[in-house]
Amino acid sequence: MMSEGTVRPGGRTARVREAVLRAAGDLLAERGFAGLDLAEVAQRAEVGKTTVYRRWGSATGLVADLLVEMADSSVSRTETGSLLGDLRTNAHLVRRTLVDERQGALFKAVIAAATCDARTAAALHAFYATRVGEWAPCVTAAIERGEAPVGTDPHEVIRAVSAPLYYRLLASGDPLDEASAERAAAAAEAATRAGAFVR
Amino acid sequence: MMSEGTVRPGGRTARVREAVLRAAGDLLAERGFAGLDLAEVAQRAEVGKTTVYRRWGSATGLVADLLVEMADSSVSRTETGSLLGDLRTNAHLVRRTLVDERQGALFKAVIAAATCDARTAAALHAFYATRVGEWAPCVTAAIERGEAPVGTDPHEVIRAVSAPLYYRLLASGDPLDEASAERAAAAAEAATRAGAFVR
DNA sequence: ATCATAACGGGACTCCTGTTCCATTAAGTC
DNA sequence: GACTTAATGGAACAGGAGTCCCGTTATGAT
Repeated sequence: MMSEGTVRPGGRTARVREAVLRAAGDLLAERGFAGLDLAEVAQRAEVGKTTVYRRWGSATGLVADLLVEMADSSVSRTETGSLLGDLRTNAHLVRRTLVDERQGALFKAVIAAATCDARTAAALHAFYATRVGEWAPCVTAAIERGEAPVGTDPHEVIRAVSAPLYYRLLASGDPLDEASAERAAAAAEAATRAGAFVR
Repeated sequence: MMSEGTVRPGGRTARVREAVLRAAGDLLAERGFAGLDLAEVAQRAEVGKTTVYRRWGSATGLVADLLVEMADSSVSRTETGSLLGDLRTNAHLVRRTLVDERQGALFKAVIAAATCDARTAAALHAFYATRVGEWAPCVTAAIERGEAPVGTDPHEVIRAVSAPLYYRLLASGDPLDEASAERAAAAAEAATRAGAFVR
């Protein structure tokens, strides 16, 4: 994790952070969390090994900072006008991310790192809170349109779309094909209409 | 992973395997995958360090063998007579497992290990295929009773129950309270009735 | 009971991760 | 542009993970 009181954040410090996080992301995507060697990160980032150890301390610390960076980079979101349409868009977006060679491996690695360290876990949870929060409004709108019962928890609906896809990625290993994204969206929508997510 | 052609599996070899897997499980639950030190495993199992390295080779190899052991130990399953009842039983069983101090940490660690190694991932997938397969019959029975549409994929229904719970454990960090298990079962049942899991 | 050898155990050895020390570079200030 | 010092980089160092060698133990076969 970055130290809090950085006195000289400009110029070089920022460049070093960018280069190191980029190298760390590449390496995580290529070899997974167990294969994250800080010395190699330093070499790829063309930065002194000492710098990496001093600023981030450990592999989990580096991943935690990477997650802060990932949470900051927001993606734009479109509205289709129907709950099912929005959930399908979300499901396919998540699926494409997880299927992507680099992104999918990166997510796996980051989640693995979070299971090993409390701080990294906190950063991961914050990341997902941000992402889920970005999509929640489309459920709120659906409630207002009468497509979902009053009292439905918007966050729970969004999580319900992602959950089956992550389960496949991390646990069961079943293929993350387009049909799985369609089912995830359809199931979440059906459960929502049935009131399964009413608080 | 165990070497295939074991010529003398009896007596000592079996005792060593049992002691090592037990120690590995304990250590994984206590410190997570990143903290799995094979030398310490050997010490706790009162076994030579060389033996652990020779037979399992690496941390991921050890976890893979542990997963084989976990898949072999089956849990009995009761039938309540209704789809929702069976799914609720399943959801609460999974929740209790993941919330349990030792078991929950162990599952996290095992999943982390699987993201780092193809063989370990294969063992994990086999483990879940076994577990899901054990519960699928209750969905088949529900279809025969007319509680679910013909053509519903039983495996998909069972996975849909677990998925939100694992998502909370690994990604979002939201609490795994009893309400979350209820919602998981209710959502899966509603989606099933709506035909979201028809092939 | 005897034998061949699979499997284990201890200790030495190697290599690599992570730390420490100090010289060098450049950010921020005047 | 000169100055202070935060931040970086290189090199030497220490500690531990993983390997190798070879003697010892105990399994399974006769």
